[in-house]
Amino acid sequence: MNELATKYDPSEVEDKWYKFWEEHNLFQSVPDSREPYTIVIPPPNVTGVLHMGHMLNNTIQDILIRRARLEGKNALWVPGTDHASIATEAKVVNRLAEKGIKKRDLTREEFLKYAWDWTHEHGGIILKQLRRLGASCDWSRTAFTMDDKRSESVLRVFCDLYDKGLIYRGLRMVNWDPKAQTVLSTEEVIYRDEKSKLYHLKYYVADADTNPVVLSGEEGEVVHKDEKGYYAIVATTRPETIMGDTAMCINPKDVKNHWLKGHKVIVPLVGRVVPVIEDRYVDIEFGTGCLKVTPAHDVNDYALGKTHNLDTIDIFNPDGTLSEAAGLYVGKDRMEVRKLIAADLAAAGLMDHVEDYENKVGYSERNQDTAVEPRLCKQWFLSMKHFADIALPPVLNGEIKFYPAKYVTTYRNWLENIQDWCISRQLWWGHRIPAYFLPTAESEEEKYVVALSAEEAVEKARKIEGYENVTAEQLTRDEDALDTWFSSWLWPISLFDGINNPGNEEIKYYYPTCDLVTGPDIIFFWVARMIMAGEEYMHDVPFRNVYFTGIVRDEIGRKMSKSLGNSPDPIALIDKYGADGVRMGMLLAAPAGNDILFKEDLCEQGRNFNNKIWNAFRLVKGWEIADIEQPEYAKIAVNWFESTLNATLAEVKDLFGKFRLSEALMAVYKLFWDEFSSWYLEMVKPAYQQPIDRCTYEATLGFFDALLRLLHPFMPFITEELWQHISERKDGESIMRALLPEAGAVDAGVLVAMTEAKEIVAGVRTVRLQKNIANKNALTLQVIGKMANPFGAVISKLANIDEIADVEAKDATAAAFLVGTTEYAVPLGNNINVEEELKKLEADLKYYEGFKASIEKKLSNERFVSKAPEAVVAGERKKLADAESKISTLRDSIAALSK
RNA sequence: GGGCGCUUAGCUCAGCUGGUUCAGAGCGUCUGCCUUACAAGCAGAGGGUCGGCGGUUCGAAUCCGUCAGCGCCCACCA
Repeated sequence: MNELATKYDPSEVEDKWYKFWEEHNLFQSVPDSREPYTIVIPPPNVTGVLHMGHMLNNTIQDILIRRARLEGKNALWVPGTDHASIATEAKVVNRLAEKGIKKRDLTREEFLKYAWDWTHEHGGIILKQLRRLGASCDWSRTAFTMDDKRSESVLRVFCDLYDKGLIYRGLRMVNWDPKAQTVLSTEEVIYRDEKSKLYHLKYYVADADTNPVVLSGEEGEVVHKDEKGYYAIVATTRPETIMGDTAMCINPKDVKNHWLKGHKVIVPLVGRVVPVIEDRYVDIEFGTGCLKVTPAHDVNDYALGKTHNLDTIDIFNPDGTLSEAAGLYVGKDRMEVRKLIAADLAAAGLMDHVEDYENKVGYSERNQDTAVEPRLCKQWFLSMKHFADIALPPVLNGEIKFYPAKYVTTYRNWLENIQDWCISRQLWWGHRIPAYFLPTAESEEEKYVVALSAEEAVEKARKIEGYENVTAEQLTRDEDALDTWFSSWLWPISLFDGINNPGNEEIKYYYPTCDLVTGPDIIFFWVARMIMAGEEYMHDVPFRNVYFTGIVRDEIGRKMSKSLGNSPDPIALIDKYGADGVRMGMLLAAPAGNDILFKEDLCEQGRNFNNKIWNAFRLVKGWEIADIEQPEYAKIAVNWFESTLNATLAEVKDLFGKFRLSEALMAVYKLFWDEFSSWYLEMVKPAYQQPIDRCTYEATLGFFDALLRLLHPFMPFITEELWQHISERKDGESIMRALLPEAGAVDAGVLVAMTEAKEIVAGVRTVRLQKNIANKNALTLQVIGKMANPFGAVISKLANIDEIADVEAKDATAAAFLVGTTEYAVPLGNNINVEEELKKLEADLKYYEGFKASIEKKLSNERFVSKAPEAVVAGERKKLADAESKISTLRDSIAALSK
């Protein structure tokens, strides 16, 4: 193996092993007698490309799945993609626009053909990219939320929930995205603080001329009057909606506006006369306490409109332009109209004043530049009360665990205040709603049936009175599609066909899945709803643990985004550092739930670690083996490392159980780098050009093998590469099929003694460094008193000590150091600087005296001695004794040197 | 406006139910080394009154209160 390069080159091995794994079907799983371990991938958008968030998320999933495999479980990671209804449709619309084609000029079928073409062309790129990362998904199971099985599942569920009375159709105030021209669920609206203006408009009292305002004369009334008459001032951030005003509202308890009671006011510019209504909803303190009421375009106003029986005037077209009903500014965009009308109002003297204002504006989660418009329309809803009831208990009682646990509160708050889910979307790309409308007269209320197929719809329709002879042609299927999440909430079930074929072998075996790894941003969209669907259709949770990853940010804490250009290309990173290096880089800074501040040098650290492993392997494989006796130091080393390895195996297992993966990686990293490479290998390493004994060599290879298996989940490629080199492997044999080493016994005494031995070695090395003594010059180590450490052989080798001598007093010319309560000394001949040495000793003495004083103070405190547990008091006494012993040693040294 | 969380070394973080794994880790920094596995490295070192104040306690990074700063989620005040 000496011909191996001094630097590890991932590019040469990663592709090779990925192909190998695939060819040998090592990612595939079929039900068998082993314990299943299942993860379903959070399906990325079918036309998406890999970003750093995916890298983090999928690295974690792959670590979990590979670890489970090595634990002997039947591990299955199911991949797939999401049709991402609104996002994908937007992309297709844009692409068509580039070709000069408008969506509305196409039929549904034509549009869908484009969409499918686009999907086939650009779809699944992300799944290919995941392979570069080393993701060990069972690709033979790759699913798509809009493939046949998943589509059928969605329709079945829709019909079922409709039959159960949980899906209903109704006229509601919904969130409308004027760009995508579809409704959104409340979860899809994100609110942002925005600097805007608060316009104060004059609403003149209408009946002032004929029926002059009678001032009540109440104390505190605020009356506005100018040459044109009396007026109220209404504050609004949305002057463009005044064309939809059908009332003005005051609080009945608002004294300053009592004079307006019972009057009518004129909507400025529009000229419409509307009543002044009274409702306690109005905040007396806000603005002037006068609220314009626009029932068609504001949720609260809608509620007011209902209570007070007001007209509803919808002044917007679906695309956000003003409709005919507005009467003014028809055809112009709402945002433009805001500016125009503000100017016109001012010009007409109808603007009292304008002030700067900060308020929250809702934006579409998908089109973040488009303000959502509240709009009244008829949509399909899923009644959520029932689902909240079934989804809350498993999380509260710990059947499902969240990591970190703080999200349990978030989850509960949401479920306890849940609103019905608007599931219909005015989109074509998606699962078309299986509702069929019956022919009705214009004035009649709509009639429909919900059915899995057109044939079934006809059957159902014919059972309705008056429709006994209805034909398929007379039925019109709803044009709308379902919210994307209405398909992804079934993912853990539909992947195993558990909706269409309940109780099949696969769903029985793989469900519930084990761990879910996802971002907290979709806890409501997806996680909560999967739990709902799981409880509803499987009467069981969909997963046992949810690991919420953080958001990947750049080094100064900004969210990575395309527009900021601060997101590295994951594939370029893999090219540069290797997949193993990048995986490690991702994980190093990613404690569960914490945002990760990604810096490229973390990948560099990962790459360096690869290199370290690689070179350790070169060393071991370069040794010549001989049948000679095992030296004492090697016996000690092997014995010690076995305990160290066992301790780490247990630690790592514990950390995995808590999903503390970065800490697990760090434990393995330190085990390999510090304990194995820096200590163990240096201990057993034969002298230059000398052979190693067979016994030590084999133990070392065994350790290496164990370390590789322990490392494999984190760095699959390099571990496979080296594992294959450790010994002759049978055809098709892979580290993926190996098992993790079992954690054996830990000899605590050995660990403690070695820790001490290491300190002694470090002590000698420090002396060497300070006195500038090269390592090749052997030294004598004096032990004042008696050498108690059993690992003298190791100390001698690592510190290049040719004699360890027990002495009563050290040489006057020795440099000394303390380990524990024992003093060690290295005689230096005339190499010593007495002054310097004294200074050091004095400083030590001062420290220990201070230390001793503080303990004495503690022990002289009667209440401490009487109230603290005995063990603690005993501990303090021991500390005191040790300190005293050290002090006396130091005093002796100082005295000796001062002579 | 509610709810949750955070503040520990230059950076990123760990420190569970208060006391020998309590002041830690990784990276960075500094010093000395091109020592034949590795300079993508080796050896060694320095670095924090645990955000401020107050309280409980024999004892507080850890528990309580309060203030300050930061972050996230939820909410219909125009």
